[in-house]
Amino acid sequence: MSTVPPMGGDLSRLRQLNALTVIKTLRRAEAATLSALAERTGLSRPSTKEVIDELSTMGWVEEVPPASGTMGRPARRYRFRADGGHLMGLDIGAHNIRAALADLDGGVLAETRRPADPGAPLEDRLAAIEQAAAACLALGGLTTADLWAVAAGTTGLVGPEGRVVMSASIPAWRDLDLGGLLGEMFPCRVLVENDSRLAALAETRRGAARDARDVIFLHVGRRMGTGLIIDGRLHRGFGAAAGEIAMLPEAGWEDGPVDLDDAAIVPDGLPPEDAAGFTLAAARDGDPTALDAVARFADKLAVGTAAAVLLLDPEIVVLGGGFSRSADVLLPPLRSRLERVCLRMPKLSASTLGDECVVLGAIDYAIEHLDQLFFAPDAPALRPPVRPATSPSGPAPA
Amino acid sequence: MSTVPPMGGDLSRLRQLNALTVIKTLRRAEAATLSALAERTGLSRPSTKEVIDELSTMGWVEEVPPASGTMGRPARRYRFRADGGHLMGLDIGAHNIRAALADLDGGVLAETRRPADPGAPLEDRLAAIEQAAAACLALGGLTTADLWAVAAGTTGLVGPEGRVVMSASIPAWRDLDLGGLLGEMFPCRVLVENDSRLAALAETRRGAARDARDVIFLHVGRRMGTGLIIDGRLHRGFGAAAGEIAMLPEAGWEDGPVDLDDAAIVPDGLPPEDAAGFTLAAARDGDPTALDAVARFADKLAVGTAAAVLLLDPEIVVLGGGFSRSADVLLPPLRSRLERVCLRMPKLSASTLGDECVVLGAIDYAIEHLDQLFFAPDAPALRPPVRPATSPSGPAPA
DNA sequence: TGTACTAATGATGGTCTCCTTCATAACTTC
DNA sequence: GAAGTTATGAAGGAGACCATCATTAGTACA
Repeated sequence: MSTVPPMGGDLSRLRQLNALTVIKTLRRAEAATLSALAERTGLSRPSTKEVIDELSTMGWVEEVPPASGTMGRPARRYRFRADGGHLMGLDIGAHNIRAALADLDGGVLAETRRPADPGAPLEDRLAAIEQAAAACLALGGLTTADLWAVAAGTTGLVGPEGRVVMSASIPAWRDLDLGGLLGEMFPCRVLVENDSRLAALAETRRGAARDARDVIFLHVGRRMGTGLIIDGRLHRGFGAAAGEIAMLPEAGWEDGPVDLDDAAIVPDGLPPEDAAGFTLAAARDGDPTALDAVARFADKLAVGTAAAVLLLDPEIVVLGGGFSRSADVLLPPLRSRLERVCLRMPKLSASTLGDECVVLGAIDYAIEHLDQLFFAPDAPALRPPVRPATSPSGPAPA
Repeated sequence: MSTVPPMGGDLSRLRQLNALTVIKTLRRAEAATLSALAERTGLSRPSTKEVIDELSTMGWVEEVPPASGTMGRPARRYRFRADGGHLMGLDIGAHNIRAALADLDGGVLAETRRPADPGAPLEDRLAAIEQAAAACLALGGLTTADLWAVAAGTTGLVGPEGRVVMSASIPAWRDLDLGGLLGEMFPCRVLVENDSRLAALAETRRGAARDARDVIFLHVGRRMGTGLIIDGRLHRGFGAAAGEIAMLPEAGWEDGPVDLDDAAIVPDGLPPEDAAGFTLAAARDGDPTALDAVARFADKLAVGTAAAVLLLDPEIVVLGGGFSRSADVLLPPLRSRLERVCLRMPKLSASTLGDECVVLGAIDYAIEHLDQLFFAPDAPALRPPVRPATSPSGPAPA
């Protein structure tokens, strides 16, 4: 029947595995000498040298000038060529569209932003996306042909095939083949994911939850959602519908922050999207009415969060989203409520990436996809760095 | 700093990987010929032969008589020696203690049961465990010295180190070093886990959820709990407290099946532990009062289940535990309630392993531990089948 | 009974990759 | 400028894989 996952193989397979080990080691170091690499990979010096030579001629690795001031003969130093390829992250929010250009290490080279109108027709939104991306590419001096992958995060339920099933905050985003539309815009692999999930990924890779294996990310803002990292990997679920605890009636997340919006102290003329922020600011200043509204909001927030924490027992819960600016106001009441219910209280912190969460998560997601494509043990073979073909298959396995 | 996970290595490493591939392939087949193995592993015939010879002299593999009636020269056939080692699974419940003896394939060789009194002192319970285990070993003609690993499932919260933090249904089970106590009983590796989690594992490996990667197991009975399989692996959580959704006040699981216990039709003299069963049976016969009680119970059951389903989006939800006998009564109302709330309705089925769930899960858990020890790519080296040393470290990484 | 066919076995030679060892090279220190 | 230190490069050897082919042990059929 099915074949066993390829572990061993012939001699060339061994070489491939060793090359992957060297690359993985090299990617975590700024620049490394042969001796250091040999020690860290467990290979002998001559073998390491041969692998490095092979990777250099392929173009994955380049030599950098030796470090001076050291004893003995200076060692040649090598580093991973992160500029061998480029990728783009997109954050397609209801009111804002962000694009960021990055290299293969996830370093951001350029970033742009375009406002968007939630109610605007589909064409306008797509045009804004294209503008943001084009401007970003221009800043980096690149074109779409240089992109190896594009990952987009957006609100709403994103199906396994990059199809937006529904989105409460963007009317035009409904049963839409966003992956297909972006695929026409970019001649490379396009990945589409829910924005909360990407934010969770970013916080785990480079934010408040760095190095944690089990993370719950709370997307708290005008819309609520969660993203789950389980055992170090983004959890999508069987039908890519994981993290939708907001739909649970008992949690009362569906109406969003009505408690904050409708607080008595909110001035009449204030635009509805600013109401919650006003209440949170007032609560920070100690206004009793505002504090009362925040308490009610925290009650609801705690129900869904407690459900997630009790179920998953994460190492850390990260509060992100628009309201994470007011984490100082929100976290204390949330913490005290969780402590009452949780068997083991996880760490609880505010997002450290703020508004950048989703674009950065998109970048990290694209990198994981490319890593899978090039550097996974079950990847076909190590080939020189050229843009991968746009495969007709579905999105990357998470 | 930290070294990269060992993928490649030298020539002997390649041999090791190939040997592991052969073993993995062999374990899934009853008996296989060299040609079949070579094809399935991707190795050449001569190499496969050499690996098989090595494994045979080690004792992991043995030859079986060739199949007759086939064209051409009969091929030698080989199989994994599942009887090379033995292990034991224990189910330490409030009222019952089960022990099962199994081989390395998880095949049950013998099984025993002892009644237990929830309120009895610790010594009595430990004695019952020892009796059950001894009887089971006697049935199989073995002694504790033949055991390679013992895994125990028990009610209550089991800490990362095999310590029972608390158990509502067994008063003596409180802040107890169960792992240590069992370690004195058995001169081998002892693993302790929560029973709901082990049941979830069994249903995923050999029960209703076979081959599913994301599974929620509902332990429904006089006590409620859940076990989660995420991405094919048992999810324990950072502090080994995952799956405790029963603690969520909004779900109302803490009181257990009060709706069923207190139904008006339950006769006065009935022992409390039989009340729920009586109500469920009456509901099956169409009694309106009973049906009403079941509906209320299903309401509560649905809240916690919906939270778990919305959060994880599993492929399947398995209803297990004592009440799974009445799955025909419980599943329909649960299904209709879930369908109202869930974004994507998972499959929903009753446990197929019934009372055996936990012992079988314990066996599967022990097997995973041993597989990790012997056959994982990062295991030290392939050695002949001898009982592994009792390591002083904590329980197996799940 | 004997010949044709089929499929597995066992042995040989070749290739590849890794390792160890040692002479050589380049740079710092005194 | 000599001594000390560290990296480089080349040579030789061992282990593991593969492809190939003659041989062997059965079945099928006249």
